[in-house]
Amino acid sequence: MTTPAAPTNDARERLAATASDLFYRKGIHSVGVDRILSEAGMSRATMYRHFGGKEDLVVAYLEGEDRTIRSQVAAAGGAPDPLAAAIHGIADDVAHRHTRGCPFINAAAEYPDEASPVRRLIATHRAWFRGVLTQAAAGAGATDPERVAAALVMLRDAALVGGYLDGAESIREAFLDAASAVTGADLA
Amino acid sequence: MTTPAAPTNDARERLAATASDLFYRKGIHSVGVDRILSEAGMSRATMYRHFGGKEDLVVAYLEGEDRTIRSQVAAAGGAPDPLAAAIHGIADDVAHRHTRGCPFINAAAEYPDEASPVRRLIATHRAWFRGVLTQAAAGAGATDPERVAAALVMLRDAALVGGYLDGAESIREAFLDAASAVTGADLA
DNA sequence: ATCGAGAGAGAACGATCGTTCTCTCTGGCG
DNA sequence: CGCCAGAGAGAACGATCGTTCTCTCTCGAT
Repeated sequence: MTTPAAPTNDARERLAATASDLFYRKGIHSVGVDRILSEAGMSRATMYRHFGGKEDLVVAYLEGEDRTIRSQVAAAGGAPDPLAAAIHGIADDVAHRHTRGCPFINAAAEYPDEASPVRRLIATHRAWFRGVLTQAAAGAGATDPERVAAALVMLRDAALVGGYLDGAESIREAFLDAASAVTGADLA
Repeated sequence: MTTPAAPTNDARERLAATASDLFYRKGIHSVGVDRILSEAGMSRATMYRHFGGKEDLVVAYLEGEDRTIRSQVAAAGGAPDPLAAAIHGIADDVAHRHTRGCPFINAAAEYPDEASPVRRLIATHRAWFRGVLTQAAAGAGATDPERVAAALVMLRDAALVGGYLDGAESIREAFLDAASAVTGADLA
């Protein structure tokens, strides 16, 4: 077979990576396609060959975040105490990776229409995440797993927002404190 | 003295009210000045006579939110149990008023530069709010008021985000649960 | 060797962005 | 009465938005 004219997959991935980085760092409506293209070093037509438009780029950005988190959760699922692993994973994520807040929460702030593809994707992601935490809490022997999961979803949202607006270092302790209280576990 | 040619205060307030409503409901970068003006029923020059530009309108929007919350807090300060009053006030706010999330958190998602006037205003507001909660916790006899306040700030952020993205009714119980656990109080 | 499909570059599109300019009208004051 | 400072309306500005079009070049196939 050999690649026909050019693999293009390289261009697509580079485009998605550049767009994702800009969307997260600068916000979605704030960055124009011109900037994405110049930063990715490619031309307009190339982008419109791979994506239907800017919104598809936004969806790809959030799908990428979703994929990353799912793989992290899958990795944590193998730990001896999945719930504790998830909580420490969130704390590390806030401190090192998501220092500009939660990509989904930030995107939702810019997309008020809950019927839009972006908001649907966010809703799906959140429902999945809540489900995973419910299972983990049940596995840890919680008497009311859904209640624990609901509290942890709240605390994760708060940790990401607080880490962004108040500083990651000031939120870590409060987050781990509250998470211990909710799960009954002792989290260093 | 009597008003010179026209009070104009009416125009200014109507403009600020219209802009605030649109910014909150639709997001900031999504609404153009044309829409604000047409919805407020006035002309461009009138706006630029009262505000230096769109960003001043954004600042006025957040200042208005700040003022509203401060007066609500002042009112709650007179209650027999200020801390409990604040918590119930937050729960009601999420359920009835701020169903599109927290204006400050949403605005911060669109303003990555922490040196910008918008972000400075947000930081000031959050610092003030944290201080008020610390005082309230101390007044309620908490052994570690700052820790209680930090937890409540987190829970308020989470309640507003969760109320927006997951529905106000599904977040109320979790919020009151967690708040009781943190404060040690029994919040119906 | 010739062709055609696919990928890329860049000019150009209309629409809208935030902002400025020009003009008219009103109302208090000499 | 004449006047002018202030408020408002609306046309127009350049810049940028997201999108489409046209052209070139490179490939594999015939």
